Amino acid sequence: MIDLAFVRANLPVVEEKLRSRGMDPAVALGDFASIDKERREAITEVETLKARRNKLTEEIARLRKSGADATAVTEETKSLKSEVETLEARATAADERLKTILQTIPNLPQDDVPVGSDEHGNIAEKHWGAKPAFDFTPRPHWEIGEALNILDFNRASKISGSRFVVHFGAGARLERALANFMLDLHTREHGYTEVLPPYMVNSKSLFGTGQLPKFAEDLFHCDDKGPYEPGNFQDGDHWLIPTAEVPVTNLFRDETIEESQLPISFCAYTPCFRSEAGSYGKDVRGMIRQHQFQKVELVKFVRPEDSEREHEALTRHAETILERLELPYRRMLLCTGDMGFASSKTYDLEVWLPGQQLYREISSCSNFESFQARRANIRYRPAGAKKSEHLHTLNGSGLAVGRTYLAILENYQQADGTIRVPHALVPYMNGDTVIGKQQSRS
RNA sequence: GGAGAGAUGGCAGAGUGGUUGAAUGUACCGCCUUGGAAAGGCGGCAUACUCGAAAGGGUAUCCAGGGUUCGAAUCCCUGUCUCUCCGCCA
Repeated sequence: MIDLAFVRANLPVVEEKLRSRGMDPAVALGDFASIDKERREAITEVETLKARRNKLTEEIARLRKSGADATAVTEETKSLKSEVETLEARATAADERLKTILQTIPNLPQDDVPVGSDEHGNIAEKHWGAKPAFDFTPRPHWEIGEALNILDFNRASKISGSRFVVHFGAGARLERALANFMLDLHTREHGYTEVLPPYMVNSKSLFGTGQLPKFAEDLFHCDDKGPYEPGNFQDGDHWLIPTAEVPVTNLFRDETIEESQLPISFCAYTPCFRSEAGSYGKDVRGMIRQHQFQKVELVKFVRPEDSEREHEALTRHAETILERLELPYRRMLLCTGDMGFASSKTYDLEVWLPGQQLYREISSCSNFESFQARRANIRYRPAGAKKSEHLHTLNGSGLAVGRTYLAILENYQQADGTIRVPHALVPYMNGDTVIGKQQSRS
């Protein structure tokens, strides 16, 4: 959520930033200025009336205590009641309207984010690694995986439906090896603390990180308590997490952290569940787009003045995984039109997939500045300061394990159909250097 | 799933309808005292919104949401969470 006071004081800037995101400020902001004014006027009126009421009730208490008759004052207070209720309803309505506007406005892009309408406006900031050369035609991962009997899409769809996969044998171990490798690297060399959070969260958490109320249709909701109503935080509801960002960022919801504790760096390996509503017919083959995939997520809580530097560092931590695995990639600076709702600046890391002859996103590293901290009410107290402030949150995939898996299949495939194990992964594969054909299941 | 108890400021813990935003203790900050410290003494110490140039007001907040009442931390209803016991269970 962006800051109400900031919008009020910088309306032209906000409009310009929204326009750069491809939004119509008139639609997004509505009649912000007049609603804001109306809200404040209504609040002033209600509070004046309430102040009067409070004075009268005090008067009643005094009169009663001294044994005097308080009937007249009691009657006046009674008559105030409906007036207060009417005005209060107006103030609440205006407040709700303003809240709705603020909650549905995306974060404002940083000044160095390129303006663009879609992914074509993204800028490749760097390329790393040489694309592997093959003396045969490299195949896509689904063909490789099925031929080796390590991936089974048909049985997955039988037991669960479309967009699922089953791993077998050395293939299942490869997934586990990747997760362990990533967690070890981030905890031992990059200073992250490993977290194992719940895989289900409540609505408040999803509001905190920005998935709700706007993106409910992308999530799996587990409770049969009727449809989700924006603004209605049903207590006790459960949603499957779409990313570990949600539980981990919300660890500090409604908390104030001492400045000396910052920065706080967490990494978490979790499954991620996404409904993929609206992506029918897209990436239907292979394990690019699944309802469930595993991911190692990096999350940081930092001082505002450190967030840009920390964003670069976090992105480097994700890149390091790709480099240790010797997977060619490029870093994309996302343009205004391609950034996520809560982000002020995002780098996507895209890995080269020779089987498909294209780059695919394998990590997304974002600086949310105070956007999530404001929604989730996460604060820190600057040393010596009286008032606490919202801190900055960041996160990035480090990496999406499923996509790393398929990148290895495609980049490390050999003419005989087997997979060479990247050097960094050999210790995590019981010393095996090759993944060969597994026992047939059919 | 059944039965019961509870949720108050950083922490502990009073408060069962009326100057209670909330006693008291403790922690924390400042000052006094000291060669320095401890102990002791004095003072300060929630958040959000809103009015105001500021000083300083006002409103709301005692888990959350409703209700009763002139007035609710206190009474009633619903929900959430925590604890105890029983059942079930990895």
